[in-house]
Amino acid sequence: MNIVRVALDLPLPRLFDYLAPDSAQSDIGRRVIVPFGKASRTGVIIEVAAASEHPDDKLKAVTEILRDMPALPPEWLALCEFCARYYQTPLGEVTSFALPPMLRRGKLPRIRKAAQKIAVPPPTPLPQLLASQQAAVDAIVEVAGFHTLLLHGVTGSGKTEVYLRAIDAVLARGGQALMLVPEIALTPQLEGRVAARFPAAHIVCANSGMADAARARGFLDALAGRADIVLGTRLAVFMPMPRLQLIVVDEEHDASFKQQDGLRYSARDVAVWRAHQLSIPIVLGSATPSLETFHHASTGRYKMLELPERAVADAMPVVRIVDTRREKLQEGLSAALLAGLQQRLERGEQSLVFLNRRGYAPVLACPPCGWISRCQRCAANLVLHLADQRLRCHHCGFETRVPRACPDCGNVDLLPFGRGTQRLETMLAERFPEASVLRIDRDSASTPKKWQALLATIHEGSADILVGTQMLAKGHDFPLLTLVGAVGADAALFAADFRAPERLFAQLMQVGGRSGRADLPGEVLIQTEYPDHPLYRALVDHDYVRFARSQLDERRIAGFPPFSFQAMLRAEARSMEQSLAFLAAAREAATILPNSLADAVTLYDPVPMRLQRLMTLERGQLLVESLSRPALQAFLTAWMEKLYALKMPGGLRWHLDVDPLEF
DNA sequence: AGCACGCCGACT
DNA sequence: GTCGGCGTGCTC
Repeated sequence: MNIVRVALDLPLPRLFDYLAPDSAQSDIGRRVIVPFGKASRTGVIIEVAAASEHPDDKLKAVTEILRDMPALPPEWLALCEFCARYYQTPLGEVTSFALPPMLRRGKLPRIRKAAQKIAVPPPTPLPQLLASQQAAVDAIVEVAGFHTLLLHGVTGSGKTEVYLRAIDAVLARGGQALMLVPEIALTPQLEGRVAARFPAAHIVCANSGMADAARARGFLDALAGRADIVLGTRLAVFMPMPRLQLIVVDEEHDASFKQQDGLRYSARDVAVWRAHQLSIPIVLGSATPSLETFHHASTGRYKMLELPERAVADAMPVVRIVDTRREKLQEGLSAALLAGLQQRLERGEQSLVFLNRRGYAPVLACPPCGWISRCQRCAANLVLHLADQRLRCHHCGFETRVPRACPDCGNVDLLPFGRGTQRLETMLAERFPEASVLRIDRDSASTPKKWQALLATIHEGSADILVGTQMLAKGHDFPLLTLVGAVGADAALFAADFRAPERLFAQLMQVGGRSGRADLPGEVLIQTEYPDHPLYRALVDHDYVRFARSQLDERRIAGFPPFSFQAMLRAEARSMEQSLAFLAAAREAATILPNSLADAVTLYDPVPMRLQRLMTLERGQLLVESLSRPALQAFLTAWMEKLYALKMPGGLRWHLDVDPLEF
């Protein structure tokens, strides 16, 4: 009696057995349609067995085994099984997530018309490599088997050229290469460059912005081995690639490699596991590696490859600290920064003022009575957007018109407090009436089309002063930009999140690296009330390593990652009491586990999350920590079983986040 | 997650 | 006397 064991997209940590008389071992990895309850579902066959542990009379027969595409290979299933285990997620949810939506639903894309042969352009001469680049390429190419290499190179040091040479070597050997980048916005740009470099190669993109059919076709091309190079965002780490020989993770420190909902995986970490599974090299590239990665490189577990100098500009930008303690600022800008802007204006060069806060002001207030603009659904302030006269919650999207008068006392003199990009834009436009001021944030670049238009404006040089958020920090070259001013950075210095300094350093390094990439020298001005802070001093010296070491020392003393391993249990419910009560019960449930499991972990007290209420739900969290990753894993596996069995009040939802980034 | 069953309150 | 609230339990 043939039985197939099927992974279904359900929040249940087990497989479901079905009768399948015509099944064979070769059906492992095939999609299958099965009756489930009174509905029909599509799943993936994980095992084919002779018998089931489930009572035979309760078994239903499969509706259909889909044999219209190649079965998903064992390595792909093993990758999903690893994610299911490591992130404590049911296997069916993982396989479902890892498949493109169309294939997940049991459908196939229409056959594409034969790809028209593009005339191969004459090869352009390759750029001359710096010695450090050549050394990095050699080191990657000569790796046999699994090895993680950290390519540490400042902005403009030519990391991409190193990736391309390494990929070239892989293609020459008949292998496939996988390259992950943080953001969708960066893939078209990169695709152009890769396509120009490898005109004969079949390149496939994978990101969540693609049309269903295109994404499914790309998946099938990769699975069949037709694709030579796969480029994509974090979800591309799940692309099946039978001849995969190299993985590249660009900007590996970027937080967007960690998914923040559903399957909370880190594409970078999964990629490292995958490279290990396949015994192939993986390159992690960054100017500011995550401290986890840097730590591994320092201990010799990863191989460090350094690109110390810029390949495309003569010198690094000069970074200067502007001490604002003694100065009366004009709308938040120092005399030094204003003078710098004036000077660039006179020279016909571009400037950028970086402020990582959009809107006009973070809050609107009524000083006489104490009213402030608060979101009804979240524990957060409504941000004033003067441009369209709205108050907006940046967490849940709630918005209203700006009130004419205070809703509590009727006072008409409401005051904006604090500063956002809109306010800076307004101020700069008044202060430099002859200049063209351009604001770039999620409000002004809300669609890809608008974003492209803004980029075009910047490139043709008709914008003099850019005001923008972190959107500007990533990936784009601005040839005319010679001055970057960072405003309001101090807020991140003393944030409660222990990763805040790491993020701030990376962000300032990245945004500073936008300046002076052509033959014009760049300058970075950082306004701060803490001019002697080691983070800023390290930026002045362009000394990532010193910063990273000091941060690692602090983490070691505090027992934070990478010196410990964490998981976060989060709960949300109508009331905070319910959320915390669930977490307390979860903590209690851990005490009935064997001491061998529980002794190796620390469970902290349940506490409200920092953004306590979101969309009217009250949220709490419980941190679990261990000095050993295997011990944490073993504990979580046993604990999750208890958690599934806990009784929950209606409306309560919970999830576990392994290796959480946000606190 | 869905979807059933099931036992208590306010409506035609 | 029924409609429907969501607590509990099950899905191969």
